Amino acid sequence: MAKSIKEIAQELNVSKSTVSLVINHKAERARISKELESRVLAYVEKVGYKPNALAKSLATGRSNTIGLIVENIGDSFFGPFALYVEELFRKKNYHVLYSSTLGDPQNARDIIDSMLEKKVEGIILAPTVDLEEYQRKILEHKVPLVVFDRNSPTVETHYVHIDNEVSGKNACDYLKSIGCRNFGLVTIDSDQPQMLARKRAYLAFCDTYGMEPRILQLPYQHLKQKGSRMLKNWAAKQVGLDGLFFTTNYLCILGLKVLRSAPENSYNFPMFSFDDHELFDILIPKISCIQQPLEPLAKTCVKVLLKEIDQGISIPKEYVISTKLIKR
Amino acid sequence: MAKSIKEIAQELNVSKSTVSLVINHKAERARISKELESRVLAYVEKVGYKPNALAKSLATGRSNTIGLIVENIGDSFFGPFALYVEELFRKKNYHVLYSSTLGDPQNARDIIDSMLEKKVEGIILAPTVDLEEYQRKILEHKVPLVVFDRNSPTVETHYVHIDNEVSGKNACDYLKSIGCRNFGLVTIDSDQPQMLARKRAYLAFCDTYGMEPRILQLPYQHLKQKGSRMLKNWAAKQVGLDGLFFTTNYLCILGLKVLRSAPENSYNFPMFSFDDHELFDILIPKISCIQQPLEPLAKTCVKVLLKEIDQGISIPKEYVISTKLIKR
DNA sequence: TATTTCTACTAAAACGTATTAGTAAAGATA
DNA sequence: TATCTTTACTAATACGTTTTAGTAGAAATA
Repeated sequence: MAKSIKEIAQELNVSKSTVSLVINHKAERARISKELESRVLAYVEKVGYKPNALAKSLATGRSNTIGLIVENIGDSFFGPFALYVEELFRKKNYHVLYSSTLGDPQNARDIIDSMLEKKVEGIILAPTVDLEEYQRKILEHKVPLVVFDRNSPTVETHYVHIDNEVSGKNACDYLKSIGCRNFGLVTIDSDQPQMLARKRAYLAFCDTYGMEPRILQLPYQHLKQKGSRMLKNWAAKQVGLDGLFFTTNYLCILGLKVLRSAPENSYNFPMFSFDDHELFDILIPKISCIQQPLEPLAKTCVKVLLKEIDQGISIPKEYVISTKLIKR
Repeated sequence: MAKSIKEIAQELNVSKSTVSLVINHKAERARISKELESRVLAYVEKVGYKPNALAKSLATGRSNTIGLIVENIGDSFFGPFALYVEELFRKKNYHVLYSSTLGDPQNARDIIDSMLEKKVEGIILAPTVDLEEYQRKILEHKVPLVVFDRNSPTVETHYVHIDNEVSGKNACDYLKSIGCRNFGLVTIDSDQPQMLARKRAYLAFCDTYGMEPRILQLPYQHLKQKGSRMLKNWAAKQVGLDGLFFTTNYLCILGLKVLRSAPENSYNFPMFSFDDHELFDILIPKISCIQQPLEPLAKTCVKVLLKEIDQGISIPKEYVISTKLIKR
């Protein structure tokens, strides 16, 4: 159906080389006459010829595709982040091949393998746990890599992130400032470094002010069913609890659903979220939060990756984006 | 860096063909001896050889990639939808190349062109307006196409959607049942068929019950700034307004922000959304809505597309997924 | 006029795979 | 022993591009 460069050449009675050179704006350099150049151009336009990108990539070694690996494209952090990334790359004529790991390392490994096989020119990755080996693999393949949101401390990569520890401290200080004296932490049962950092901040706060730590770790798998029950039971047992710090927005949402919609509505204390959400400012009461600025985050990832692609792989660096505490 | 089949062959002192046949499980058919087969397999495993997917696709004509074109991957309808799609295709060993049109036909056309150039094996598309020609182009290239959410009536494609007119009628009936006698419609100023159908349902309802139609159309571009102002001004002018029917969830959210957070809080009537949102059930008052079942929607799209890919392009059909009215 | 330089192209090789037709050697048949 | 089959492979071609080295003819130089 789609014509090849060979057919175009035959129909014009010229060589494939000529057509290829003209199409790629190398006519001048190759001393193709203006006359022939415009004849080729006109014909190509007329029949709507488009080169086969696979063949082109194979020949040039450039796929014009980058891989974006997130935890869950459907969630309110990674989804909008992905949109920014896509838009930024579109401007540079790159396409984005995305995939969600859902937190499963095996998914992540499969995704990475097939992205490497498809010869992506770079990868932006929010790693799962146990992914050190595969991050090294990416680097061994000389594919530029930028890691964001969380990293794996034992492998050196460019790393774009927020300062979780400082942000977590700010969150605790804020809760204290509005009167909470016995607030707990609800987090996820994984060893993702950013979650650990948020927990560390909370523990440090407890230590400083002599507050008794109350921590609940919920399972990422089947969070909705299992997590709801666990949270309900846990909360019922806490005496004197006067606030909750959730380490992600989806945990906070779960908390709101489980605790606020309880008929007695007995949990009338402040709930604070790490990560904003588009409806947090119209809930009653409104939800204060740590806001990760998505656009700067995305911009930095893209900028760093493009630089690696254009100028070759460089020594890994860290890029820290500062967060905002939104008081509501 | 990455080894090619040629190098593998040389190192094993066999031909490229042998290696290729073994790798693709055609050893038996090609009468390669068991002994040699396992020797090749072992070596391939040992050096971690992975075929170059671009070359493979070029040779076979199969890219194992499908294109997903949505309006906005960051929003709460398309994001989770995309996750389902991705998961379903992953199981069948396909990868998803996604892109957001942001409602701009020129974006959509560029995206379609480059997906065709990359030889995707099928496309799932939520079309923008003015995209008829390009949908025909996809079909002319013999690439299977499934359109969802909205379609372009003048081009025949497989079309997966909900019944917007019936759903719209149900929404109006519901508002009537809870006592609204003068509710308005807030929609978007585009000619997307699904939006028009929702509006038609509202107008028909007005006609049936002699209710005076009050319709506000907001611009998709710069919705947040412009739309907020327009909505505020419009609402202020409506006397006796006792309810609002928003034709999308992001419009409803805008409505909630603009009207509910008004200090006077003078707009204390029911607001109804077309499309659910994860926080609608913890707002006070809760938001009732028409719920589009994402998973069946995604499953149907994927199933239909896979069938087209496997069994060849067939006569276009419509697939109607029924909605649920969620009363809260 | 013999040599060099330009002009305007093209032939050929390469990218890494899949596939089909072919082939040499061994075994079976008559 | 001459022919046919079977076994176990391989050579060659194709997929659709890019790119570099090459070339024939015209123009310029000496």
